[in-house]
Amino acid sequence: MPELPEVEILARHLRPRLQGRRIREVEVRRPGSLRETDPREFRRRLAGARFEGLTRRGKYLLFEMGGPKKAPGFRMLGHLGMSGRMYVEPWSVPLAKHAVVVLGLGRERFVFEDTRYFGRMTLDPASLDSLGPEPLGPEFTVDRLGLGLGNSRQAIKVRLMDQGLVAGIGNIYASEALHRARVSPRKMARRLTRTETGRLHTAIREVLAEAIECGSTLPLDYSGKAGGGGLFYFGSGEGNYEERLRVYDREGEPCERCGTSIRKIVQAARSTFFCPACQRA
DNA sequence: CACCATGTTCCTTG
DNA sequence: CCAAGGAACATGGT
Repeated sequence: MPELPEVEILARHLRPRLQGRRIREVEVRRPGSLRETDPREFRRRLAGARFEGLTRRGKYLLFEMGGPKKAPGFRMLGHLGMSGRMYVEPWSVPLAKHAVVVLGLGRERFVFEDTRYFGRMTLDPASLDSLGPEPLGPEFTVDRLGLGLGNSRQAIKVRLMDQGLVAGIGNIYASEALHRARVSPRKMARRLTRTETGRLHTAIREVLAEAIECGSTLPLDYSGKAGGGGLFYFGSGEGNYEERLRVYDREGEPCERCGTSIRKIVQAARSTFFCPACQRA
């Protein structure tokens, strides 16, 4: 479930579980899931390294690694793609079919599982360079957003998913933010008024912040049900995830604000959901 | 069988 | 130069 809020929640859960732990084994089960990094190089650098910190940038996870002995530290990037998951589990659990990278941590292991193989791990931080500001950070101001929309003729919904404008918004939260801001997804980016840009700026922050808050206060499948304490999975499963979304995947359902039927359209080959009454063109 | 899916990147076309 | 569209990556659910 990877847009900014889901990645943030994952980072918060993994952080204490990885903090200070040393990597004893490195298994790359699918080399194609390492981008710009040769599997041998990946294994060489990670073996013996220690997890020292974990942060998030856009939809990327940034692992701060300490080298073994006096080797210099380095950063490792993770991206979940469409279907990636990361978790720490005991060795006794059967390994997931699509486990792509497995890092031995002693009595437990870190698993990067990715059924659709769109996710990546890499030691090359280059992909961070093209990211725009963090939507919840101080650099993301109304002016900055206005500047980013600038002279673009792209539909605002499509523009919002450009990670260079602001980092971390994907297909779901683009629709959600626009609905909250009462801006039509089809409106040309440059046509947004100052007022609309202001509302959108606020809506983006609220939608993302609420999603993080919602997710982080709910149990995230910290499952002891298999009788083996400590099995940790990241995933919705509870169903609460969709329930808080106002328009996404709600075609035909009444808009919570005005009762009008939610519409679905396709933009840049992705589904967009909106209320044709609240969000007039 | 067809179609759909939370993402990114590359390529072609206009 | 930009924008738009499509394909690719690969699997699984409905």
